[in-house]
Order: sequence, then structure tokens, then C-alpha cells
Amino acid sequence: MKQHIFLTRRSETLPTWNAAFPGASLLPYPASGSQLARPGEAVIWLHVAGDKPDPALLVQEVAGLAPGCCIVVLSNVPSDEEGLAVLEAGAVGYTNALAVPEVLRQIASVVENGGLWVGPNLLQRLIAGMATRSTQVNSSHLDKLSAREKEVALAVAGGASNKEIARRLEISERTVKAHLTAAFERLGVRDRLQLSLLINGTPQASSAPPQTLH
Amino acid sequence: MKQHIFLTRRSETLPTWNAAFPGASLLPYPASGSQLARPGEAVIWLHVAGDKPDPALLVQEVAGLAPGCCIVVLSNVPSDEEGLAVLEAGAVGYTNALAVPEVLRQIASVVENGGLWVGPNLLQRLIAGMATRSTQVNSSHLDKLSAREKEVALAVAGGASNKEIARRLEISERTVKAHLTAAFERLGVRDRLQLSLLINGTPQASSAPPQTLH
DNA sequence: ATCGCCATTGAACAAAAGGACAGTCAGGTA
DNA sequence: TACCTGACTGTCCTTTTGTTCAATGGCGAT
Repeated sequence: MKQHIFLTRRSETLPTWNAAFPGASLLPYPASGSQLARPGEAVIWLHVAGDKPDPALLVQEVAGLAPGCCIVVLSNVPSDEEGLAVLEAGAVGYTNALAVPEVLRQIASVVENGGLWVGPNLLQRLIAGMATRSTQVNSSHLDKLSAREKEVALAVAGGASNKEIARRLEISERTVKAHLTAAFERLGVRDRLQLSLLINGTPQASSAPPQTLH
Repeated sequence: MKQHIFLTRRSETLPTWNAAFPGASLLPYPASGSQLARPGEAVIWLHVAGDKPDPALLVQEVAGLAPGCCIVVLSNVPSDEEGLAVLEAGAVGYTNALAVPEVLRQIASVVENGGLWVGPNLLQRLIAGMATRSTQVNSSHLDKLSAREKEVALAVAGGASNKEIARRLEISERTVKAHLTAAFERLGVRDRLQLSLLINGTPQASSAPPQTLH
């Protein structure tokens, strides 16, 4: 069990923190210059309230003062954006400052074992946003389609209905469906919306760095 | 402590599973029709090997047989793509089938408390991918929507189906539709595809007919 | 306390989308 | 010529989407 340090602005400790980690230290956080803990031997619980000092910058600063330590951010007003920001800044956990002791201990055990902790809501948003773009992005998707399929696919990507496309291309609605089915198959998507995302390059996941880290 | 059920194709149990949960059940998984467990009272460990039966579909099928239960996927050949797929399908955890007992128990404790479990690698990828993208979503339109409508609209813009969104937000599919109908109305679009184009800021204008009718 | 907004859901319904199976026709190639 | 591919179409059927009508409960404002 590593040492637990709570960093907060107002030097008051929340009852839940004590309940979770009776032996933890409490420090005011503009801890200038001095080292906070022996490298890699502590879990830093960083309490942020609002965005006065940018939480992400704060995380980076604290990371400098406690190299190798896990930083978990406790937010008074949690939001997906803030969570995203601090995690990107190097925090390994993000949760509500009022989380119950069980959850705090849960988080501790996860991060102490090298894991990251993200709340279900944020996580699901991440998954939702990522899921469609993970499937093999090649930018030259349209090249995989025949001329006609391409026309139909582009119309769909522009938001047209099958009926509209049929009228526009002067073919039956049935044929539009046939071309679409072929396009879905060839591009490996399951419906017109994902086809649209693919063609419109909405994913742009190709630019996301692989990130091997830690 | 909930009941633990391991579903696997070959009816052999891995030593690590036993070590982690001595009292767990082991079942072959094409368990047709019959209910697997009392609703919400079990953790289902779904063992997948390769992609013969699509893991994501399998998750959905099992979810139907064990409503309210947590499904954790154990993969013989884990990949970010597979993880993403099963999590999107409703699984609440994804890890290597050979994970050591400590990790399995860790995962169990997380999901039993309503959390999602995603390995550090995949999670980092999600965060990295999201952080670069989250700024470019067209928020001006989203401001016209209520908090809940926004969540649904964003999921749709990411390519999710109503069923998936319902599962993700833990509401009925009917409610998803209600939020969507409201969002269409407020943003002046006629269906999910055009909503996606609007939110993702896709410049379509030229090819997409205004179409007020209906 | 009444009003309006929001979140939620049910039932029923209509329309759109998509899959399965089957078939014609034109053009190019082994 | 036999074979293949792409474009095109039909019918039948299932699933998904979206609407209409209707209702409940929470919550903040007047």
C-alpha cells in the first residue's frame, strides 16, 4: 500500500477521504518547489474546484513535484471535458470529490496496479466516439467502390434518402439499395450513417497517435 | 458478491478462473433460449477466441439471456478493435483470457459496483483519440438541446443505433426516440443522418435538398 | 400552488432501410 | 463460346427509424 496524499486548496479534509484512507496526509497545494513524495511511492489525490487554476496545468505541475507518482483528480464539479483534460495531462484517475470511500479505495487499488480509472459516463462517451472510427481508415475508401456505387455512396454521405437518390439518378429505389448494400459490404460498415462518417472523414482517427506509453 | 458464470466454447476451465472465483459456474455458450441467470444477479465472463462468432453479437445475445447482468469479455487474442466492439455492444469489461486471478478479481469488484473496466492501453487510445477531436464538434447547434438530448445526439453523430444508445444510457429505446425527435425538431433536420452532418460540421449544403415537407 | 420544461415510458402505427433470393442484360476476357 | 463482373430490377420479409397520442413524476419559477 502506497502513501496517500491529498492536495487541496482549502486545508480541510473531507470526511470521506479520512474514511477511505485514515493514514493519509493532507497538504495545501500550491506546494512550490519542494518535492512532495519519494518518486513513485505515493498516490496523489488532487482536489480541484472549478477552473480557476487550470486543472490540467495543475496536474502537470504536481507531476513535476512528485515524479512517478499516480495522480488522481477529485473534482467538485466533474465534467467530461475536465476529465478528458486532466487525463491527457497525465492524471491516472478522475472522479467526483464526493465519491464514497468504497469508490476511492477502488480507484486506489486500480491505479496502484498501473491502471487508469475513468468513470462510466466519460468512458462510455469515449467508446461511443471512438467505436466507429476504429475500423480500418484508409482515406481512399471510395476507390474500393464501382462508379455507380460511388455516386450512391456520395449522395448518402450528403444526407439524401434512398427515394431522393433514386429520383436523382433515375433508377429504382431497389437499385439504390443494391448499390448501398454492396458499398456497406466493401467498406465494412453496417449502415448509411457509418458510411457517411467514413466518407466524410469525420473519424480522422488515422491521425490519432498509437500511444504505447507506460 | 454476485454469482460468477463463465461462458466458453470448449468446456474447459482455465486454472486462473478457478483460482479467482472458486465457486463460479462453467457453461458452454451457445446457450439457446434459456435464461442464464436471475436478472442483475450475476457477472458473466464471456470467453471469446478469434472472431468466428462475432464477439459483439455474442455479447448482445448473452445480454438478452441475462438481462441486467454485467458481461465481461475474456479474449484469447485481445485487440483494441475487438475491445471497442464488445464494449460498444454492451459489455462492461474487456481483458485478456489469461489475466491473472488478481486482475480478474479487480475487474469483478469494479463492474459489480457499476463501473466499466478497460485496460490502460485501450483507455489511453480512447483518450488520445477523443482529446484531439472533442474540440471540433459543432457546439453552437448543440446549445439548442437539453443535456439529455445532447448526449443522445452526440451518440447518434458518432454512428450509434437507438438500441446501443439505450443500453449505454440505461434508458428505454422509446426514450431515445423521444429525445431524438425533439432534437430533430429543434435543429430543423429530418433524420439522424442529417443530424450527424450538422453536429459533425460536415459541409454538405450543395447536395442536400432543404426539404421542409412532411 | 400552478405552470412550464425536462426526462421518462407505453402502445400503436407508418415509413424507411436493409437483407435474402432470384433474375435480366451488356460488355469484356480466358 | 463460356465465364465473370457490374448495373439494374423484382418480390418477400425483417429490422430500424420516426411519429402520434397519452401519461407520470421531478424541479424550478412565478
